[in-house]
Amino acid sequence: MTQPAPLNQTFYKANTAQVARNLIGKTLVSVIDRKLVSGTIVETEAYLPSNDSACHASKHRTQRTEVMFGPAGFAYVYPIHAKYCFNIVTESIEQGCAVLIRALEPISGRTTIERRRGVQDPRRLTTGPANLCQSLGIDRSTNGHDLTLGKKVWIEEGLGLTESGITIKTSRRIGVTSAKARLLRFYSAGNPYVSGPLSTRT
DNA sequence: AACGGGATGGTT
DNA sequence: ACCATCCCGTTG
Repeated sequence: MTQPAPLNQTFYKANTAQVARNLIGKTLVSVIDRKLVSGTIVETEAYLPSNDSACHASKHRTQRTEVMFGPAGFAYVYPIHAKYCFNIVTESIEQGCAVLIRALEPISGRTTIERRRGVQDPRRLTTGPANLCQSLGIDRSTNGHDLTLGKKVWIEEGLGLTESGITIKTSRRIGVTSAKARLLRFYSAGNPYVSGPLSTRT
């Protein structure tokens, strides 16, 4: 049994849609405020470096999107509607693209998760990009964090055999209306922790 | 300084 | 379908 190691920069420095697909089944881990919380990634979305009007970096390079133009493997955390969303920068430097993590299946830290969220309903714990950020203790202070270090927040290989039977499906991205409809959302079909209407989870 | 719109999420 | 909430980018 080898020790789980954080995914390295090579993993992230690749085609964004491919990275988004490859992240399904991996384990997202946070150690914040002395509490370890982890979960299996079951839903992601790709935001591409070009021809993607829904990508925050598509228009201009602004203060908010600064880290998106940095190297792959760094966290891009942005605020929205008084909440936060967690992304990982992908591809080469200066490209301006990332993968959004939209849902987790909890592994460790259930007590911490329930306390941070203030609810117990399993579907409200780590389902949805802002909910999972709150569960993991991720806020704007995580923006720009190097995920390859294995400190505070990182991603490692998944549970192996447990995940070997999953089917990955695609759909339009949730909440994206401006951009042309494209299949840039990836999810583990039928997993109860995937967000969205039932028709977009099966 | 003012304004409008979100990669949200929970309620009606 | 509605809206609470607030940050950010744009405009004046």
